[in-house]
Amino acid sequence: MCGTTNTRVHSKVRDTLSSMTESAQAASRQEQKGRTRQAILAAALELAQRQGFAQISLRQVARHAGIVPTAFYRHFDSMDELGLALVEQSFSTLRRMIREAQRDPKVFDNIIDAAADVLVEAVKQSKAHFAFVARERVGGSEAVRRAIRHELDLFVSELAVVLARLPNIENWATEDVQMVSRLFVRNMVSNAEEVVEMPDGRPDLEERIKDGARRQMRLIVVGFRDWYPAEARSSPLDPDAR
Amino acid sequence: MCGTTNTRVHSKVRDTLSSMTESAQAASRQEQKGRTRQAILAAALELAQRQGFAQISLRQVARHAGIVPTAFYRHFDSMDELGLALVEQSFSTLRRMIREAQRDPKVFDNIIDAAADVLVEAVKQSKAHFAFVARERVGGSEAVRRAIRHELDLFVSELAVVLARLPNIENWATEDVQMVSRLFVRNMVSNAEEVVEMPDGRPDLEERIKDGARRQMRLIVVGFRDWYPAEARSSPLDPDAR
DNA sequence: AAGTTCAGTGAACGTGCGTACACTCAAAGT
DNA sequence: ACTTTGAGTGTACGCACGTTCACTGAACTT
Repeated sequence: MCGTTNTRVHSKVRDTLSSMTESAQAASRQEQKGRTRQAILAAALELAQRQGFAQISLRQVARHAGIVPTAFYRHFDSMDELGLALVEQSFSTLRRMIREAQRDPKVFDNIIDAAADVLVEAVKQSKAHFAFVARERVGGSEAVRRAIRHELDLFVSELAVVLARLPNIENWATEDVQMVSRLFVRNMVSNAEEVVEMPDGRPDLEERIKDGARRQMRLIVVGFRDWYPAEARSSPLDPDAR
Repeated sequence: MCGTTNTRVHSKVRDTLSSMTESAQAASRQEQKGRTRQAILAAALELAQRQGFAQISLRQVARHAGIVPTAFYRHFDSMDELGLALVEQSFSTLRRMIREAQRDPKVFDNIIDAAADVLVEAVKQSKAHFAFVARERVGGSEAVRRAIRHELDLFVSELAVVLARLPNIENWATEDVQMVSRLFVRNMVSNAEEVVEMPDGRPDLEERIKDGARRQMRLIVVGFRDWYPAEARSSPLDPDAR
């Protein structure tokens, strides 16, 4: 009665992903499993963008990923676990970008513009992940919220280390560096929110947001410079603060 | 078969609210209706604090308000309308507080500390409303999100008017005042988020947050002062900036 | 005193949900 | 060649949901 041909029926995300790997057909078991897992993650991410992760259902995700609801459990124990996986994925993307940017010598010349560039570029490239983090940071389930908060705290500390290495900052009090870092990250989150909420076909606004982010970072830095009035005049932090 | 004694059965919020008005029993029809409406709003607000407004159901709200699901429709056409009513309520509270604070002569001496005081006091007094706004600003339904965004924009403009009247700011460019105002409001939202996410029995953290808010506002102001370097030295904005 | 209004009731409906269960059938292991 | 494994299937369940409908009875209007 049942017993359909199984593998590769109607599917949205899964087919797309499969066709991306040109030499596709050699589907070793775990490769295929990984692919379906990615399909689930992608489906959840896309659906979450419209309605928020907390209000999408397991069945919706499964439908969008091209699998039957019960198959979901082969990959995640619950929607909460899916959410945590998405948090992890989002931050690993973000961290990779920061690490790459760190190699760029431009950072030493002009942190602010570099940071603004990285921010806008990163958000543009993986908008969905940023949207996810921005939204679920306050709107998600307890577990997801906690995970994001933790990751953001880690990120603040990492950025503080980077900042502390810059000339003219190395003699700041650690807690002040930490505070600047926290403000930068907060600023990043705010601007990510703005990009996310941005009407779809208006890339002109992007430049405005980027400019705003730059000005705000400069503001933070100028404010802080006043706390270290003596030597911090020609810091790389504000090469041309108007 | 049915025909129970109606009015005043088991109820959570409704009984509480009723007993608040000492001379209660004279329940004129519209008074009673208003009371139930408030009960619904209060129930929704409380439930939204735990799980987020978007994931609570009409039936949950009705249950918590002590009415039957269908009675809900006597007051709101849908959950979305309830959400909009909550937005309105939240901002009217906020606006009242700002208006009161504006009469306080302290504002002229020291805006920053005054603002920090108002912020913390306001958040403490109506935590639930702030929590609602902070959460639903990004996590809510399309309609609710838009409404909050609009109210916040209005609020930024209002605050800008207040700021523009202060000595030494009156000659700033309007758009700069607007930007300071926007940063202040953004700061307010961020701190509200923090208070909201604060573990319940830790009022000691409150003071830390308040202090952080103060420092951040000072930062904004000090940064801006550098853009108007000539005369703005002893502005009320930063009477004692360390 | 008789009639109208309407906030709140309770039963009933269709729908989508999470999850349990027994299943298939190709890849992986022997 | 054979078993074993396990990703994906299809059915079936109980439950909470939003919404409909005809209703009751106290507060009001006349």
